[in-house]
Amino acid sequence: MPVLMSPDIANKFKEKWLTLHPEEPGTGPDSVHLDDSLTSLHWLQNFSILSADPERPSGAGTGCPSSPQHLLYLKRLGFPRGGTDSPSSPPAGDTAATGMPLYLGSPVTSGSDCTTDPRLANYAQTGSGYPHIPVQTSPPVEVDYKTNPKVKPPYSYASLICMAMQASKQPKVTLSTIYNWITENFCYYRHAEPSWQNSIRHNLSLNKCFMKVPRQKDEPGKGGFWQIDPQYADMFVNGIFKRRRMSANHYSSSSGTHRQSKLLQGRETGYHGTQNGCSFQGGGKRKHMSTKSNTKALRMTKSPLLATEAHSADVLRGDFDLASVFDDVLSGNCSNFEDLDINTALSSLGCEMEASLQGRQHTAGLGRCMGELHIPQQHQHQHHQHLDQDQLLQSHHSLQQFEEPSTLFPEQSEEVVLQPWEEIKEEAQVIPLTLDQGFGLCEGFFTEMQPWERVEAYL
DNA sequence: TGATGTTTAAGATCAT
DNA sequence: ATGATCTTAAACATCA
Repeated sequence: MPVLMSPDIANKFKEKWLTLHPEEPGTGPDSVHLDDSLTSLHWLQNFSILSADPERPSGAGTGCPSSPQHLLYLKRLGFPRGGTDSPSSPPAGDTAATGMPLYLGSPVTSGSDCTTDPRLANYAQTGSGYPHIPVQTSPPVEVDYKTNPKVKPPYSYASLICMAMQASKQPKVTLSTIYNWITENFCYYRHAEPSWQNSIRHNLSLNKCFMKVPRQKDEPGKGGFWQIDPQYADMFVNGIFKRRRMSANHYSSSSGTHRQSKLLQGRETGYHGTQNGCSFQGGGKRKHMSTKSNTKALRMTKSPLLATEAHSADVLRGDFDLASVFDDVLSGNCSNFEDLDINTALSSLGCEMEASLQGRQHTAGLGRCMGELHIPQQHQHQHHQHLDQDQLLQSHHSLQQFEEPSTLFPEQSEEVVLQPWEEIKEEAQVIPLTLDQGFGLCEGFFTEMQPWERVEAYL
């Protein structure tokens, strides 16, 4: 599934792009200007989500789209997060997580000159017309979680569970399956104290996004199965897969009526805990969801700078607010650098977008996540609500086809189809979408999917 | 007996 | 400061 997971593909992309857009300023090998960081594709080669481990097969061939070899841990200067590499401090006795440098990789930059080194151009004028958007202040660094036992993956337990569920390709998984997948794919947990397994169980029990499926009487084995609760699978879609605190506007939107009722119901019980937007529950799955405004998301839409910081921080911790991404994408409040964040976040969730070069391509990831839908723009909104299963499967198939680099540039295709980002961008221009509408657009699409597909689309 | 599952509590971090 | 979110720890129950 990953598209730009390897330097090879990135190079191919670069070559293709240079072929198709020789006039593109800043993309030429000889061009040197302050905006190099935003227009050159050098970063793309550095931005390889694929693990540097040469012994492992490529992700595209493994059939495991969420394999952590695709998972990149980005850490940038200027976006610290509490001095830790994970949302929560590691156990005191966990020596594996103490004193570990966050920059484990060798920085690879497009140039050493301060005038061309994007890391030194903190606030460059972007090529997309959004001034003073901070650009890369530190090179992205790859951390191979599969082999590196010293860095705790920045993914919440709920995310890990989802990944394991998705990777299993089964509609339901056992606890041991989750354990195994995590230990196999995250070396950290192979060496960590087994208390993390308690946390996994804790998450499964209290996070109502997860549903226990009792084992049939004739099924041998111990314990039950776990799956994503279909009721809350779409909550992974509405931008709260990993984001705290949904917007009150979101809840008040028409598309969120049903969910709002659930949330209000949960609020009555008054339990304190939620995870990833899905309420923790106790005593038969207690429910609670904050209706507090997600002012963070709002801020992100107001301030590209803040948005960048927030995106970065969330990516670092494995958090990914699809809503914010949608908002940024649709509003155009993305710098190329922010696309990097989006790329990273999407990559961690298995959604890929090709190189983000200019503003119109900000929606590429959206198109990719939405399964490469080619829907007439004037009917997109209505259409997405009537997607049948076949369409979705076809979309999913199209999504998978993007593993092949050739599909990145279907220049040999006789039918020239409008690129999805162009369609969406056009619609966004003609009919400005509010954040809620963006949610609705996405929600409508995904709620038509089978629960498992909905989750899979994000993992 | 160990794995699994539930529940409670507390600490850390972040947003408001 | 406060509340929300997330992690961690622990006690306890159930079951194969």
